[in-house]
Amino acid sequence: MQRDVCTQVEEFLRERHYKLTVPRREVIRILHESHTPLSVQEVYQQLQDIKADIASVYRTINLLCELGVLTRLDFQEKLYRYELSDPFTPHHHHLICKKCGNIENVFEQCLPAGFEEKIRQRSGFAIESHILEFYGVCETCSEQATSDP
Amino acid sequence: MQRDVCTQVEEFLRERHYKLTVPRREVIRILHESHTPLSVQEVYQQLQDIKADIASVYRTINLLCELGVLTRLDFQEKLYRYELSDPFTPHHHHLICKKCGNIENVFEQCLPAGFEEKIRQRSGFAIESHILEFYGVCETCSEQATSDP
DNA sequence: GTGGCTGCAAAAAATTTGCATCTCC
DNA sequence: GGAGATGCAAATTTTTTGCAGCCAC
Repeated sequence: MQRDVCTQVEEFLRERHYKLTVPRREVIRILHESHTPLSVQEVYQQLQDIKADIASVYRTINLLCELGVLTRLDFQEKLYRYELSDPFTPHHHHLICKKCGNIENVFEQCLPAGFEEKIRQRSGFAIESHILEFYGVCETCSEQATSDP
Repeated sequence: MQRDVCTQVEEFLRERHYKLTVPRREVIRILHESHTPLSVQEVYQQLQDIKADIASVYRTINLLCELGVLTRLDFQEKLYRYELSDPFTPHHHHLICKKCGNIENVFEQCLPAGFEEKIRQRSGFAIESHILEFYGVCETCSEQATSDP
């Protein structure tokens, strides 16, 4: 059975001699428990009882991004969203509905084998990661569009 | 021979009864002439002699994004970048070098045929567009890394 | 001629920073 | 005990907005 992801992240930080403070643990927990990527404001709002400052949320999220623990995503809203990165969550992509804004994950489908290697051969560019997001209309919204003229 | 892209965008706006003012034309021209996506600040700085306000640059860029003329991109910097979208520029993706920040275009390589259709079948999600960006180290930077220990 | 833009200035929103205090190791 | 984090408040940066005057159509 897989070890708890929060513990993994905490060990990752401990190994690098970062202190495991309450605000940091909470930010990690909130991001881990969320099924969709969260904005800074959303993380801050979910802190509730733990009275951490928004400056600490920013500092924690920036730190985790620099360390590669978090990936920052842009879904064409007026904010950034964050989620745990590849080592701490299964590799996946997103479907973003242009109508309702809902975000779904796609785990099954990724770039075909050799795709990045072909690019390296042509450009000499050594690819380490990619971001792939799909925009469209989700099933629910397209059904509504058909019934509501 | 293909008609000038700036003219195409201008006609697109005219058809929708938007006025073709000097600031709008300039923003379109600057974005069209750039080989890489630009930030709002960069567009503003390139205006130089034409003394347009940065508020107008924001308004123009926001308008063009809403109309789908521009695509907003996030390369994990602390700003957004913009470039002309699909109908006004050939479909392509980007290689972003993590070391020097350089951005290259990839025109040749895109998602294989049927990729988006497979996702639709599994999720019911009707995909209209996608964003795909690659992060890694460009040829120049990886050569430097080998020689400089 | 006039409605939609622009420039300007001011406001709002988002993010960062300085510093005294606190707390994790 | 001490380095490093936090909270708070202030500063900075980014983006939006109100409004009078201007200009593309």
